[in-house]
Amino acid sequence: MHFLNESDPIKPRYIFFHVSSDGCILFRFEYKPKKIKTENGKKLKLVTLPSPLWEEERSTDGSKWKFLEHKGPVLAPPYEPLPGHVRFFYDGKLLRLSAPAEEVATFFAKMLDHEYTTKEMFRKNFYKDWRKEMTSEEKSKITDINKCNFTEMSEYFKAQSEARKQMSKDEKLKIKEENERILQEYGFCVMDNHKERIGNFRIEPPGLFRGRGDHPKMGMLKRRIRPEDIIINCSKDSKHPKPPQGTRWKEVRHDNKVTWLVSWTENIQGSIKYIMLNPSSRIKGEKDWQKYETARRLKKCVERLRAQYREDWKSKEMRVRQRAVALYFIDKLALRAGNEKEEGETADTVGCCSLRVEHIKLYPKMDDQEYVVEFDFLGKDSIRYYNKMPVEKRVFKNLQLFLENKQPEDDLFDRLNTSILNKHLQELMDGLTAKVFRTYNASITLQQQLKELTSPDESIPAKILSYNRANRAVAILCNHQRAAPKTFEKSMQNLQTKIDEKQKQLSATRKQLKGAKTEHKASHDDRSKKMVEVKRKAVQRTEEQLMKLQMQATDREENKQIALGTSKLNYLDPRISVAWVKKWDVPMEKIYNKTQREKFAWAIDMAEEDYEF
DNA sequence: CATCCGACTTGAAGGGAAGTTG
DNA sequence: CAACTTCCCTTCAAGTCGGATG
Repeated sequence: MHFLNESDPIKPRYIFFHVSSDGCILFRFEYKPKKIKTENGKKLKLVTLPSPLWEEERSTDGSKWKFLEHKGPVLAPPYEPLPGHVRFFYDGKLLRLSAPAEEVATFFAKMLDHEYTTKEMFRKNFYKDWRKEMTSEEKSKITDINKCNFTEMSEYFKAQSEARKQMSKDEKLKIKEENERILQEYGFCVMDNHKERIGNFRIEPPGLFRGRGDHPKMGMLKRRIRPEDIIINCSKDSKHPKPPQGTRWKEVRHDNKVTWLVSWTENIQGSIKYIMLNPSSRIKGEKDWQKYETARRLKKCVERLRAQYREDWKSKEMRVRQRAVALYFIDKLALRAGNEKEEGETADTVGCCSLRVEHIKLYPKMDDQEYVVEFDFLGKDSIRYYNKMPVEKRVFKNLQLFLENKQPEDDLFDRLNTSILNKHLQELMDGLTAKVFRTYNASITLQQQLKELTSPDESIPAKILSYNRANRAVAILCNHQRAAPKTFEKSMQNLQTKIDEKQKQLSATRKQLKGAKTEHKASHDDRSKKMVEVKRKAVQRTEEQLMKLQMQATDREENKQIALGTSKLNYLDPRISVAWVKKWDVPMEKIYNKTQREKFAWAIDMAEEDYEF
């Protein structure tokens, strides 16, 4: 969706208008071409100007919008008491629960099949919060969670979900239509001159908190959010959303320095939750673009910074050495910054600055390598990071120094935290923080890998495999793991069966081709000649199908425990992919699905096949 | 400074819609 | 067309980072 204008015949400038889904021009990019595409198809060389010009003016005072109107959040549906025939037993005896106690009990019952409910911590936290909802009578009767029998409730919910699956087409359609209606009513807002999709317009329903990993608060009751808990943010001159009959919002404010529409404070960690816009919105897209521009600026000076931190390994000051080694890890291994966390409030996970002595092991010699560092720790979401890396002697010696006289639970970088590190980075480059390295290294790796892996004459499926492999290299760098799908082995087997069948089919078709050729040699008539052609085509088609299947199998096998989504969505400059797709005539839908195309609309508009990150 | 808080990005998982197959 | 598989989207937890506070 862009127009190409030649505004000045002598010094041409190419102007791209990005048009939003509601038909408005959102912003404008200007390109100053170095080389112009010639008649014989020579490449058009374009260079982006340092700062793109926005069609709509952006203020400099930090305000994010001028006008904001929305319908407010969709609240969680009220609790519906269980039908009378669904019973709860305590110590083998029937016990009728009060509605509040029953509601919390159903949260537990719904999770009965999940491993969570067997964990001591989960049960303990749940039980403690559940008691708070009980009447005094219930409290005196129910004294041991192990004597509670939730099975009838659990069975009831399973039956309910089964019934939902068995619904008729009509009923399903009705629900779909109702959801669509709610989406149309609450799922959009007007920000400045645009109708924008809202990301999450539903308030999180009450339930039991499920932390990741070994979370000290797992099982606690996440309470129901009432209108009185909710802060609305919109512009003064907009139609304010109405709270439900007989209720009121906690507050209606008009703060255009922030992008959120609705917020409330959650009761588990006391943190604030927000309703914000969808990634396809102008405000998110602009920010995303900015992020990649910062990473590209890092590209220009990264060698300088690397030389700098290598120099700092020799510093007289301990804090400088620690900072330099940490930065080396962040750069080389794409580690996260690693903020401090409040002990006992969350799972025990670390990032670079919060690494502890117990998380690394030093091996002066390992197999045929020298100075090997072994990392083993739980990172974000309690995902294990395990890696062995040979480092330079100087880094190794520094690490030995940092470890001196320390206990396993002591900080590796005791003179460093993310605030110090980021302040230092800010001085080295405007806008530079630890996470920019992750973005930069991810994107540059994709670009390099695509260059390396794509061969010009391979088929489209082979190109897609190459793309996924490049993507995979990034996911591995960023340690984006997933649990192998439960049905992995089976689905692999199924695919193998298909391949075997295709193989058989191929040899059969080849035999037929041979037969047709023989026949043609004997008869030399048109009919048999045609037959040879038909069979030849059939062989070719089958070969292609077989190859496609084999590519799929390889891709799936290599992807068993790797998650590509996160890097694709958050770390890879989409313009690299767009350029690649355009260069090799790969259909965009093979790389980006609908949602992704919406999110990256700006990049699809902007990037040509020679885009360089 | 250290700590807390607020805003925003990044993350894996679950569930359901859509596509495929027997 | 039911059953199964795949893929997408939503959900909500868990990070990062900057600024206020004392």
